Amino acid sequence: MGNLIPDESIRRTLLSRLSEQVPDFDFAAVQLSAQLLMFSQQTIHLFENHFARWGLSQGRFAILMLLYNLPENDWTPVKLAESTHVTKATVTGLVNNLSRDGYITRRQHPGDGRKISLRLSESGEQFVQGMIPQHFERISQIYSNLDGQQIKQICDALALLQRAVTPDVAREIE
Amino acid sequence: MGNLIPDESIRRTLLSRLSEQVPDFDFAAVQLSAQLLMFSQQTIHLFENHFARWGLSQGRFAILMLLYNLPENDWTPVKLAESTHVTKATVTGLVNNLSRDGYITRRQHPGDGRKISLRLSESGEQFVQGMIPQHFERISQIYSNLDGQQIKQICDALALLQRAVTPDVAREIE
DNA sequence: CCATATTGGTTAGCCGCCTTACTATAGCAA
DNA sequence: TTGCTATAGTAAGGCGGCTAACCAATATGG
Repeated sequence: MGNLIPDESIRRTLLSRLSEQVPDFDFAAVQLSAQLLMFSQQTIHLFENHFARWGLSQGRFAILMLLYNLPENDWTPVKLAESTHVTKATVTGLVNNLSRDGYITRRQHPGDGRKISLRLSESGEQFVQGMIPQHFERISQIYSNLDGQQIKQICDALALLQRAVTPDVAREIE
Repeated sequence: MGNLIPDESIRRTLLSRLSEQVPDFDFAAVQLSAQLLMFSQQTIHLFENHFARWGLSQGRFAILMLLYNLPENDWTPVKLAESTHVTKATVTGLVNNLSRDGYITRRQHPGDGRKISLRLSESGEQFVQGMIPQHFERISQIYSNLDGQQIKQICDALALLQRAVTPDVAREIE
């Protein structure tokens, strides 16, 4: 629910005060950034709420999906961390909770004593099998009001933004 | 850095496996949702990195801005929570850290023993004063590659999305 | 063959978000 | 006035991110 960005009215007052202090204040850019932040938070919340239906988070879901759909990959914590772009410490935490909940199991990796082999348990498999159709149905529903042309329009806008911002992101992260 | 969404190649394999299992799998919608999630996370990371320059988070920044620019508001934790759309417990945490860092002070509210009056300290004021111009300059810079027409295009796309999704969001949160 | 470096995984601890439960003060109504 | 209710704030504890530090096991190279 929380997005940390004040409402329109406060925001307007804030911006007008700020524009007095900052000489070359770029209204359009600042407005845009607030829009984007709010939108992004909204999107993430949407998915969080969506996943909460099944007691999942994005991270839990990602791991379950990988284990379920690509079981031939012989998943280890490090592989999961690379595939999901989080640190291995974070994976440890997610795996702890998922195994506490009985969805996955840790086994010694045959052949490399350092590695841990992760697999879905019986109940984990059933759980994923049960949720997948609902999950994708709901996802489709969320965007079902958009036709192909509109989706293209949105993708174009995202691409435009990404192109425009990317160099700065790179500089930012440096 | 982490976004929890696997790379293109894994994602493609995943989606093709899934489309076999889910009868009426809506590729476009699922692709769009992944795009949106990634984009949103990227945006939020961009701002997190931006704020990290000054040891700030979105929440810390929001509170400092409100205290600095609207001091006449006689801020209390509850007011801040309402204005920033987070819980009052979260505000307690942020305020704890901000006051530990010497940026803000808590005082008893004269006239209502339940309330706490929050103000910027001397050093907090100086700090904000120093960062504001840099902050807005950088924000402007990030989006400086976009012209007015492009910004409009993006805003239109966001609005389109918001209109399309809103009813579902409402249903989702219910 | 052994010493060193690299890799895999966990732990500990911080942050910011949440919910739930609690205390203290204020307000209101009988 | 007294006693219930509503409001303000904090505390405790969970989650999922992170970094830094650590141990164990493997790889490597002299």
